[in-house]
Amino acid sequence: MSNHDTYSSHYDFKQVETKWQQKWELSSAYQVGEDTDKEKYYVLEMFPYPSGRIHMGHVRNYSIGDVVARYKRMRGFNVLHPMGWDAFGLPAENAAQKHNTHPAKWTYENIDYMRAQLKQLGLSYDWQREFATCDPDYYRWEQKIFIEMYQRGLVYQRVTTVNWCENCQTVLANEQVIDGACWRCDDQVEPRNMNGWFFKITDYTDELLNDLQSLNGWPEKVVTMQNNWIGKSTGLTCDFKIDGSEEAISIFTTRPDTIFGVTFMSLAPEHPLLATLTEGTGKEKEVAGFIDDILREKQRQSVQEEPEKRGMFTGRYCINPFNGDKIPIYVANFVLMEYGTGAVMAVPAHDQRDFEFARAYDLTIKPVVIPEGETFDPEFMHEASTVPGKLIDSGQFSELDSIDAQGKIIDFAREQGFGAPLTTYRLRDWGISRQRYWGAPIPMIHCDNCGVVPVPFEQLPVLLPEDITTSTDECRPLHQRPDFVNTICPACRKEARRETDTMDTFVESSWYFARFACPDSDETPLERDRSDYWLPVDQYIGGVEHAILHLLYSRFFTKVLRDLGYLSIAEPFTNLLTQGMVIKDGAKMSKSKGNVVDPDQLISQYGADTVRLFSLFAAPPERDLEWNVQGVEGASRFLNRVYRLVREFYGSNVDGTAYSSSDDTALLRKLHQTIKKVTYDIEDDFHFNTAISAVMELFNTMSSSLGSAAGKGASTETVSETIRNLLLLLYPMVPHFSSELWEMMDFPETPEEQLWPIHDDEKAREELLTIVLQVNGKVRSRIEVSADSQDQVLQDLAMADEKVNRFIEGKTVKKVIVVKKKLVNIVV
RNA sequence: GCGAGAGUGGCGGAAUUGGUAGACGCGCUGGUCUUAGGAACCAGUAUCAUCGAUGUGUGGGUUCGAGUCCCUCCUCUCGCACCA
Repeated sequence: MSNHDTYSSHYDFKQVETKWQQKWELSSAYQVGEDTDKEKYYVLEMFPYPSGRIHMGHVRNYSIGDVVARYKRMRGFNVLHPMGWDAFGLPAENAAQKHNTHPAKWTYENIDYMRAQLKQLGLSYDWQREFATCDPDYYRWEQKIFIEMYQRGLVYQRVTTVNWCENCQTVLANEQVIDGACWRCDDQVEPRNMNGWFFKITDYTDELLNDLQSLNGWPEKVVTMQNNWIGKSTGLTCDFKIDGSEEAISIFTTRPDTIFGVTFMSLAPEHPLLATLTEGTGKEKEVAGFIDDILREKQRQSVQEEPEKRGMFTGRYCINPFNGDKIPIYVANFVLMEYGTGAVMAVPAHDQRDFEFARAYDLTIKPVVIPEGETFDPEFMHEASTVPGKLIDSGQFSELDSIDAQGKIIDFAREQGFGAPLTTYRLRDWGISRQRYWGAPIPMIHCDNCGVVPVPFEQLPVLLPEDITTSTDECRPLHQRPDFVNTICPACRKEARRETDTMDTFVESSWYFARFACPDSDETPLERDRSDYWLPVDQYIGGVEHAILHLLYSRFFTKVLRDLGYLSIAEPFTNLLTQGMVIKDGAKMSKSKGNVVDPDQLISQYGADTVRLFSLFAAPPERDLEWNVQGVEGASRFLNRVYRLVREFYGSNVDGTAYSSSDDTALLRKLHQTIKKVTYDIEDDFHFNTAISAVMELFNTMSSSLGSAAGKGASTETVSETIRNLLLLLYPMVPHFSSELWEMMDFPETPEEQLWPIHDDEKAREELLTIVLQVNGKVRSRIEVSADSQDQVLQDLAMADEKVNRFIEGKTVKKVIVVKKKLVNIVV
C-alpha cells in the first residue's frame, strides 16, 4: 500500500489540524531561549482581556501575528512570539456578581477556554511564557515597580476633581473618558472630588513628545494622535494687575503679538480669584449665582454640543501691563480651568471665541494685526482675523511683522518682570486609583504617625483577599475588609491601615511586553540581560483603538523602567501595525446588531486554516475587513483544489512522460515571479491579500500545465518543485495544511524547518513581452516581442501594425514615444 | 470648526516609479459530469453599441499618456474639539 492511499480523497481538516497541533504541542515547537548566534525577532499581538471567548477581531489580529512569526522563523530569526492575558478588570467583578462566583474563578476559567481556542487556530506561541496579569507572580513585580516609582518621586497622592463613573463605581483617567462618557460602559461621567494616586507622566512629557519622531515604523496617524494628545503649545504667561488690589491675574497666550488688542479679561467659572474679586462690588450674589448656573449647565450637557457663549461682568477691572489699558474682568462659560491658567486675555479682533463674546456683550473690538493689503473696521468685521500681518496701535512694537513681534514682546515682558515664556501641555498626570476589588492592590500603608509608608519589598505581594463576596451595590470592596485593611506600620510598628485602592488595569498592560522576556524570573521584575536580548518588540500588532491609552502608557513605562535600571531601551515598539476592524454587513460586529460571527463555529465548519486564509485574503491588514461567508467558502475551495491536485499528482507517477520544454520554463518562470512577489508583499507592508492572490495565480498556472496531454505541460520535476515552493509560500498562513501536504509529498522534514525560498531573477525573467501600441495615448493594438528588443525595432513593428495603421492613415506622425518593455505611443 | 485618510465592476479588493484599469477571490451566466447538486470541472463576466465609443466621486489643469501629479467642489470614515 502506497503512502498515497492513506490520504483521503478530500481534505480532512479536522484530522489534519488536530494531528499537527498535537505534534507542535508535544515538541514544544515554538519555545525559544536567548541565542546569540541568531538575530532575534520579537513579534507581539496585543494580549486579550479574558472575556469568555475570542471574537473575530482576535482571530484576525492573531492570524496576522502568526504569519509574521512563522515567516520570520523561516528567514532564520530567533523568534519570540508570546501570549498572555490582560486579566484584571471590572467585567470579572460584574460577571462574578451575576453568576454568583468569584472574579478569579471566572477569569481563570475564561482563560482556559480561550487558550484552547487559540490553540485550535494553530498559533505558534511559546506557551511556556504565558501568564495572566492577575497572577500574584505578575502583580507582585508591578507593586515593586510602583514602590520604586514612588521612591523616585514619580507617584503621588492628591485630592482632585476626578471623572467618576457611577455605573462602574470607579474613577477614570482623562484618557478613559470619551466624549464625556466612560470608555467602557458609555455612561455619562460626573465630576467628584476624591483622593487618589497619580503617576507623574508629565515628568516625561518632552521625551514622550520628542521620541515620537523616532517612531518611523508607526502609522503616521497614531503618531499624530499622540502628538495632539500631549498638546504642546508655547507662548507667554503674563500678569494683569487687578485695579485697586495688589493681586494679579496670570494669563497664558500663544499670541503675544495681539496683546495690545486686549479689550477684556475672561476667567473660568472655577477660577480661585473670583470669590475675592467680587467682594465689595455689590455683585457678589449675582456673580456667584451665575457661576453656579454655568457649572451646573456644564455638568448636564454632553460634550458634543458647544453652548452659546455666556458671561458676566465681575464689577472689577485689571490693567494691561503693556499699555496701561484698564479692561473689564468677566466670568465666561467657555474658559477652561484645566488649561493654561484658567484666565484668558480676550482679543476679539483676532480670536473667534473672544469675537463672539464681544459681539454678544457689546465689548470693544480693537484690531492690532493687519494683513498686507487689508483694513479692518471693527464695526463691520463679521469674524476674527487670525492670519499674520503688520502690528498697529502696539506701542514700540507697531510696524513690526506679527510673527517677529512675538519673541520681542515675550522678551520685553521678561525684562519688565511681568511676564515670561511658557510652554503648556494638554497631557495630565495619570490617575491610577480605582475603587474596585479585581485589580492589583496599591502597596501602600497609611500610618497616623509616619504618614504614607510603602510596603517593604519582602512583604510583597500585597495579595487580594481570596474569600471575597462581591454584592451588587458594594463600593470599595477592599475598604470593608478589616483583615485586609488593618496592618502594622513597617516603620513604627504601630497599627496602621492599608491602601484599599487598586491600580488601573492599564498599568498591567504597560509593561507585560517586557515581562515576556523573563516571565519565570522570581528575583526581579525584569532581568536585564534577557530583556536586553529580546527588547524592543520588533513588530507590535493590534487595534487602533489603543492608539493613545495603552500605547502612550507603555511608552511612559518603558522610559521609567529604563530610568529604574531595568531596561536599556527608550521606546518599546519599533514597528506598529494597527489592524482594521472586522465588520459584517457594513457594521462593527455586535450583539445588538445580531451580526456576530462565532469563531468556534467557523473553525469546526471550515477549519482553522480556511478561517486564517480568508481573514488574511479579504483585505490588507490595516483596513477594515468585511466578513463574508461566501468568501470563506472560496478560501476553503482553494485549499481543497490544492489538496486534490497535489494528491493526484503524487499518485499519478508520471515520471518519464514527455513534456513541453517551453511549458516547463513558463511554469518555472511563474514560480520564481511568485516567490519574488510574495516575499515583497510580506516584507514591504504585510500585504498578505496580494501575496495570497499571487499564490493562487501560481496554482492556476500549475494546474493548467498539469492537465495537458502527453507532450505538453511541464515536467514532473518542475511540478514537484513548484508544489514544494508553493507549500513553503503558503506555510505561514496555513501551517497545518502545508505541513500535511509536505508530508504527503515525501519532502524531507517539515516546511517550518526549511528556509524561505529565494527567487532567481534569471528564471523569473520574461522572454516575450506584450507591448502596447497606442495612437494618441489610446490603446490600439498589442504585439508580442522578445524581451531584449531595441527601441527602433519596437517603433518599426508599431508603424507596421495593421490596426495602428488604420488610425494613422493620412495623418502626419508628429512624435513617437517608446517606453522600454511597456509601450509605443504614436502621436499624430 | 481643525487635522488625517479614503472614494475604482453587482461585492471584497488589485494596479512598486505617471505607461495594458479591474489582478485574485466572491457573485452571476452558460456548459460538462450526474438520479440530483448548494460538489467538482470547463467557458464567459466594466458599461453601451455594428466598426467603435465610454469608463477609477464632481469639474477643470499639467502631460505624448493620469486611478496615480496640481487646483475646485461633493461624499464618507477616523481622530481632536471652546486648548487661549
